[in-house]
Amino acid sequence: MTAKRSGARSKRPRRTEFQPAPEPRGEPHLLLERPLSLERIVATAVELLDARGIDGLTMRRLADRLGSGVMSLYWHVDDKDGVFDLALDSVLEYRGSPQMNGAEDWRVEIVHMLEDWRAGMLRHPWSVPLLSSRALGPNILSRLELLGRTLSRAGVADKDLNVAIWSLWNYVMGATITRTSFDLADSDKAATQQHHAHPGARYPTIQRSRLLFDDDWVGTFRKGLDLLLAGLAPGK
Amino acid sequence: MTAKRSGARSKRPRRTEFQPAPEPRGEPHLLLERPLSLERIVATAVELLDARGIDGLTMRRLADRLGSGVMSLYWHVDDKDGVFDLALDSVLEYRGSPQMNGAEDWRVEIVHMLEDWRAGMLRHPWSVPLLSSRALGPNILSRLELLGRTLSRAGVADKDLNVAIWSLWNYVMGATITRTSFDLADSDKAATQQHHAHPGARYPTIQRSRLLFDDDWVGTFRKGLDLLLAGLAPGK
DNA sequence: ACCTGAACACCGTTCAAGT
DNA sequence: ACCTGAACACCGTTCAAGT
Repeated sequence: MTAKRSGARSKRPRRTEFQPAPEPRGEPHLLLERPLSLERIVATAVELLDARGIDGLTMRRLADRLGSGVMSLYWHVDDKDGVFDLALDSVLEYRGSPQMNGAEDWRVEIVHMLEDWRAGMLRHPWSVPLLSSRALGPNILSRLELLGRTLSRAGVADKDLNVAIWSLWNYVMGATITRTSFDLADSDKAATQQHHAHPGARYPTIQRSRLLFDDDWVGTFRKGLDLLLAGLAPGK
Repeated sequence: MTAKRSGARSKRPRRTEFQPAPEPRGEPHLLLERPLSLERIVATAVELLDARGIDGLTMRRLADRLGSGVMSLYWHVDDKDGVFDLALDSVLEYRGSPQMNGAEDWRVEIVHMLEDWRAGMLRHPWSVPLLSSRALGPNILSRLELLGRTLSRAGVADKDLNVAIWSLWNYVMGATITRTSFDLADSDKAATQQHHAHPGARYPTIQRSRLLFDDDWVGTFRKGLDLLLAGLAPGK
């Protein structure tokens, strides 16, 4: 409802599709020069998002950085929403060890994939809220595909496959969400702890366990993941 | 970075704190009449968000619905961000069976809490992206507290408590995210399936398992949850 | 095929002021 | 203590036009 999809083909043939896009001219990846292109736009959008967050991305600002007029962008792109979709997907590409070594423990393989997925999102924290309000781009689908394939090869029965995929996926998404909302909240996390610390403590259990101060993100992440993997394990 | 927190006390004593707020005049809950109040503002913001999504909430639109000038809002509220924070937290309150029956199976208790949590978010889908970009309000903290207390009472050792809480929490958050992004994506989900269906199918595993068409959300949710709970179980 | 500026209908928020 | 309008510095996008 909120997110306008770019699905509805518009009259003009905008180069909005997720595709390799023909290598332009001579120099391969010099993003800094003149002619506007989908790649330059997307790359610059990512820069802007990294630098100033979701609200920092503005069509005018984007055009400025690119040295073009605002309206030029609209030839390459449908929408501001289109820019978001493209930027999001571009940042979520999986450049994994190509197939790992095959023979390796599937558990290692999966943990690696999921940690990379999590790390990718954390590198661009704006991706997390975007992810929860837009459709899945091709890079996300690829990751799901790879996850499914690996689980399947590891012996998970077809009838259990969806639960397995979603459980792991959901866990990673949730862990990442939790992590990012903590990053933004560091200051009033402290406030919460102090404010309600003494007498009528409102959150005694949480305070006792120092839940909000448990900084061992990767450790906690791994432990929960192991729990899940243990449940999913086919052989043992 | 994106979210300005309302933490920094401003000069004027805005009634922005999360508090019961003194019952105003005679009629208790008739939200429709004249005088502006934090409660009316928040309730109307929620209406607006439900009706028109995140981008639909506008200070001017909000003021319109309330029959006041835009700037009047700013006496009660710091910011537009403040409105978001308040609306979010207000929608996440836990009205659970008050303590359940105590004697009951802790598993039932926890599943109930988590399903309620998930349902609450799904009732107001805009809450999900907001949740991933703002700090935790008191109602969220209360839910974490309750979850922790229940697990603790069920026999989870203190040293395992944080992992237990976060695993469950993350799982629920992730499941909800996944669910909402599918709701928005129904159309091009179909497109994906068809578009790449035949020859060079890009996502064979996903297609074989019909992952994107697995509509049994509650079933899948429960199964993954059971997996986790099995891993966390103290006694058995 | 690609880019542009002017114009429109919106935004959030400051400020100085009213009661 | 509560509410207001005018004004400012922005937005995204349509349109008609240029090359």
